[in-house]
Amino acid sequence: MSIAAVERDTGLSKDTLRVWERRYGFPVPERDGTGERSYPFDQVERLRVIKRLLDAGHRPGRIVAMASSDLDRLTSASGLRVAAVATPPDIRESPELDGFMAAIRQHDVDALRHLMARTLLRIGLGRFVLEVVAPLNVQVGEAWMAGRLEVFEEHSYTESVQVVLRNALHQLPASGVGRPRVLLATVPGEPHGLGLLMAEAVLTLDGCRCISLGVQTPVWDIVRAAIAFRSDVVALSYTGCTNPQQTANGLTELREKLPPPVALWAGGSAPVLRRRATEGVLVMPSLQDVAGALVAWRESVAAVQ
Amino acid sequence: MSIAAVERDTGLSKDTLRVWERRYGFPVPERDGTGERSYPFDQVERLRVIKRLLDAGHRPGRIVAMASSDLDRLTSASGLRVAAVATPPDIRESPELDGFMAAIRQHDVDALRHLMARTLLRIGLGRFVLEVVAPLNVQVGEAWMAGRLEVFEEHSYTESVQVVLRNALHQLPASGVGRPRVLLATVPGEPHGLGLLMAEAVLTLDGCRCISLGVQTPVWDIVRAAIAFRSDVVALSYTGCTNPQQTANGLTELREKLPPPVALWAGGSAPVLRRRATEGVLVMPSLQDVAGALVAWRESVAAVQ
DNA sequence: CTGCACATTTGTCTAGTACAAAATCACCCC
DNA sequence: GGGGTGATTTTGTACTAGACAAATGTGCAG
Repeated sequence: MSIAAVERDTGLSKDTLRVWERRYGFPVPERDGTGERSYPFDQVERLRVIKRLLDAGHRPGRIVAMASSDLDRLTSASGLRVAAVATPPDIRESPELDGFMAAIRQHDVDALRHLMARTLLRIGLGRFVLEVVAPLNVQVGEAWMAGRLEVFEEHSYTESVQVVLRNALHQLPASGVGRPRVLLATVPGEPHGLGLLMAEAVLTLDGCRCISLGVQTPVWDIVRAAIAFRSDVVALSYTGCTNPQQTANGLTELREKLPPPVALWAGGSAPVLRRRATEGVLVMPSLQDVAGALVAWRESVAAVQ
Repeated sequence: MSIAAVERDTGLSKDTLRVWERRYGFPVPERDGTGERSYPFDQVERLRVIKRLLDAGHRPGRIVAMASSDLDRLTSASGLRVAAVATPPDIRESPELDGFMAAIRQHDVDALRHLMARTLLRIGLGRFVLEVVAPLNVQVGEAWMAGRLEVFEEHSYTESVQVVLRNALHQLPASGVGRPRVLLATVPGEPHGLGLLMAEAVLTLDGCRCISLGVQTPVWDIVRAAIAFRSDVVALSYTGCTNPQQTANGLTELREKLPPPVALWAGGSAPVLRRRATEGVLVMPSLQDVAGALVAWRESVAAVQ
């Protein structure tokens, strides 16, 4: 695999790959006929694990040069930690989730969707998102990191969740007049739209008027959209795969350019959101916090009037 | 704007940006306190136009050093050419499309979706995809390139089309047994999923059993998915924003690794598909060709049995 | 335990060079 | 004039090696 292919697949820049080789002695790609780096499959695999651990808060100096076996130990350890933070224990152990995981593993798309649709009807959209989809995402991510799930199984799962959520959303009576008017988006560099859809579900349920721009909208265009759509709130979703520095810069820039009355909410599993706070940005570690934020927003609006 | 930000926003690699500066004298970024490149907004804007012209088949040596006014002339000229190829004239001039464009420009998401839903019901899903969505995509892309449409307006449009199409797809009776079984995906580097959804609609209408992996699935995982889902056909979608070389390499690699009985179809507006043919890959310049390909596939299967 | 100064880590930038693949051009033959 | 063939130019991406700022960690005094 060429250095460009590794960059695409792992999310580690060419510069980083070369400088790691120099500093930590890993990865050590072979060279092809023209002297260019050629990465063996297993090293790319290990790089993916390292990237994931980095996203979970580890530091390169400690883990890049580690043996694979030590990495695996770390992986299961921090996997557990992540899961514990994100999921209440009574849900994490639920046999319900095992049913979903089994359908994913058996590549039975129909069964997975039917199971989801049934669960959705039984417990309602709000609880479905918070108590099933959110913990399931964590579990799927963790299983993938531990090598117990293939990439395509994760993709297929994500697609199914999107289908189910989009369908449910479509059946909600679209009240064109709800408040606040929320603009949903992710910034360039963040390709995952599932979090956006989950947020849209929770917000719409709570009476908001949601407009989504989808993924990877440039900061400047988010600002223009917020003005054009007369949005009250701009809500952004971040997963761990984003560059922490660009995340922080993007939020600061957005806050500067956005009209002051427009609130800025940032949610998702990116660790940088929790580490660094930005003035004027409301961080929501979990979708559970959305309800509270909405109450606060509505109260503050009522107080002004 | 830093060089990294420009890379993200334009899709031109840092290496390319630096080498253009030396070779063609454009872009000419300012330098910040530490001697690092800082690109003014208008140059980034012009780079975006250049990228789009490159995707349409122009060559850097001719256009990178061009004045903005000349670029604009080229843009409208080649925009017309692209539109003419993709759309029959009787549809391109249809007043219907103007209604959609007006709704997009007025930021009236509800009106756009209602108009789409109504048109969909009137002419049916198949004609809606082929005769409305496809030419509308071209028109939106062209309007954006010519500066008549904002990025966020394009994003909002794309989101609306997805909502409408996904909803229509969901209402199709999912026949779990249709043939061929088609696996839909895009390779890493191709972030646009709309083409996939349009293909899924056309294929499902024609009795196929579709499973989508969504965007940016690594080649190796597409192969494993095709085996796991026992797919008869793998269908990939490419837009102009992909790197031509990686597109060609990816297709060759996929064809090598895929079991020979599995057909490989590639569609979309990427020019490289038309320029270079790959052995064992069926290229479909337009969604109109899908029906013919399906007939051929079914005949060949019937002949073998 | 907190706050502050200092040291280390780490990603990204810089410069200039090199080269292979692709596109284009020049040429010749039919 | 059309069409293949080899030479030439174009073009993106790879390489090395060095530098530095921001983030992070450490030690120490209060």
